[in-house]
Amino acid sequence: MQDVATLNESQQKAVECIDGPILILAGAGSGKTKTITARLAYLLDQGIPPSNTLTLTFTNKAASEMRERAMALLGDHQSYPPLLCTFHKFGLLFLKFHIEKIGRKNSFVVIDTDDKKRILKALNTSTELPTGMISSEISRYKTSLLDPQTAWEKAEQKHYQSIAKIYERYETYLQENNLVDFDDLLVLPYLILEKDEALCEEMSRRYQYIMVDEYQDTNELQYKLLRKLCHTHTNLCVVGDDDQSIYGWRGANIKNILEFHESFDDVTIIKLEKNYRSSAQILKAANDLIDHNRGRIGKVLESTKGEGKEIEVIESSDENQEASTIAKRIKKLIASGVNPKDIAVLYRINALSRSLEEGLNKAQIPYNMVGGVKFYERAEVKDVISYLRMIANPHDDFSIKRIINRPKRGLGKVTMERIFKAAYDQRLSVYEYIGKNEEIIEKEATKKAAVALKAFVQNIDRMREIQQNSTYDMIDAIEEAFAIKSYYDNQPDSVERLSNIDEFYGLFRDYVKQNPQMNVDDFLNELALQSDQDQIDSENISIMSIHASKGLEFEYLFVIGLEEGFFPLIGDGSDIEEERRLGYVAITRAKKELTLSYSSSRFYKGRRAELSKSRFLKEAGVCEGSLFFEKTTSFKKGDLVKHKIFGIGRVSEVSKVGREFKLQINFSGTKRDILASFVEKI
DNA sequence: TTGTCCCATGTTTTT
DNA sequence: CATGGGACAA
Repeated sequence: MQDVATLNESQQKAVECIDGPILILAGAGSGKTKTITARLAYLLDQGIPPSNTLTLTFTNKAASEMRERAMALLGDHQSYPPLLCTFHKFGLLFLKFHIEKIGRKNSFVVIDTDDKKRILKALNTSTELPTGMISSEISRYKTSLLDPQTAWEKAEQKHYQSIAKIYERYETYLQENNLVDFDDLLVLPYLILEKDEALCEEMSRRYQYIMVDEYQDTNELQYKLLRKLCHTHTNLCVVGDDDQSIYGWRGANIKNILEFHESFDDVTIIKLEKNYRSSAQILKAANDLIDHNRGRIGKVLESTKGEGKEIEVIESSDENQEASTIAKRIKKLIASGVNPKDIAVLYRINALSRSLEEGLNKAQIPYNMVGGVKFYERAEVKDVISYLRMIANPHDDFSIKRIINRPKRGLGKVTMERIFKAAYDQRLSVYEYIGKNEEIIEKEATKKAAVALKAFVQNIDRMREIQQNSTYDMIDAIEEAFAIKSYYDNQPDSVERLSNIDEFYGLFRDYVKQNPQMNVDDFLNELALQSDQDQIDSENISIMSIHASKGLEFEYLFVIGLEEGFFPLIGDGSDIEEERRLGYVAITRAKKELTLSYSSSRFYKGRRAELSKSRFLKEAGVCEGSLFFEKTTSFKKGDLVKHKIFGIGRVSEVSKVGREFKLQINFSGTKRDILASFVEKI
């Protein structure tokens, strides 16, 4: 516990206050992780058995970081490690032990958002409603513990009635295929605890001391689950920052943190307002910005670092200009000796990463993109995953659907439908149906297809046999038997896809080597819960969405795309206060230098949009006055450009008029003066 | 059945 | 722009 001495007064108070409910309001950069880990170490130091503690985090990455730090504090105090994981992982572990109590088998498989949408799309026969909307609506029902029947009764419009119908079919589908979605990882444990009072009591006695990180991003159901776990005590310590609640769209309920002191009796509230991360200038901008929000508990971060450098604002005429300016800056930083891993670029929406990536590539700056399309969500990787799922559970009709004709086995839409229908009518899984009805299959499919299907089923069986002896051997056998790679052989991006498949095989091999006692579905389930931050590598500069940057910090930070409409993003369901909190999160990731950037136009969804700078710049007080401004244009003499009316011409002169750039353009002999924003480079 | 072409459409954010 | 779905030919 050598670390306690380095804690400040409030941190120390937070660490040593171990009984009863505590709310730690931890501002950005206030040493939150340090405090939680110190508190965990302190608990264990007080003689509380590690197995009686439970610490819940938002990402796996945060969990492992804390685990490492807490173990380091404990030194050789090695015993059974304390349980430290995400809510969803906790739910998964719980269900592994207890899902049988609600009549389901514990060989269930966790599906991700993409799987969920596929299922919903197939189930949705009645409406034109977008799948995404149906998906989030169902999610809302589930986390509000509404069953399909009640959802239907409560529905006032027929849209919602159809959604409730789809919801019902979806739930049946999940049960029949023994699938579990992200919501189920919280809902099912709750339902089990609700039903089984004795178990609830047992769990609560086991987890005597509970800590929850990022509490501002928990939802209603997580709150209820916590109440269950606190059935026999109130040793619940929640840590969070209401100003950093950025997951409202995913059902996070900021009221959890705002009303924590009313939900429990005798709550101790501790505020951590000393910021150890950012320069005073950066902090001031963050404080000024968030001050425009109304629904907050209210706190002001106090700086402990020096003034620091002024925040820079870059203005560009378009996204390519923006990207190249940023790339130039980064190059300069690196040339001056800055470690690339201390640099990051953030954006509000993933679509902005494209132009940025191009700019970085052009400048030959290697980067590491966090998030975006996740590795295990790529089509080719999901194919392999589906094969693994089939091997783990051949009755998985959902997975077989994906791979039954991948690589091509000669089945078309019609044959597929026939087989699935026939299997359904006989109450058999597709796998069983094919296995048992070889002759019938020949009537339903072409001879070629029937042979291929038979081989497919036999190969699945063979893999299962090989797995009995050695999961490791099975990995090579899979590619040999199914030739999954062949499907992607002749495609345009085959090189990348094939290497992804190989990488996945590699990951799987490593997992099997390191966890010999685990089986295939453990591996699959762990994979589904992986989050973006889990795969950060630290050699290069990082680029990521602001959401993905939660909990991270960087010496040199760039935030791009500060334009009205993009950030704050305006659209349905968008909440200006949450946008502002997002801005606050972005700014407070910076330690030393912060550069904000906006562009007066952007190419988005196939059109070029004219944009004005974000109100957040003004609100943060960084836009007027003594600030450094750089207005640039990428147009230069000799460029070929295209105008909507005048057509193609060549730039003969570039000049500045006010804050805009004026181009003199030669359209086949006629020279015209035109503002740069009205033409496009070609 | 598979492949190709054309049209519509638009994820902000993710455990 | 870029991806996915539908229509249609081989």
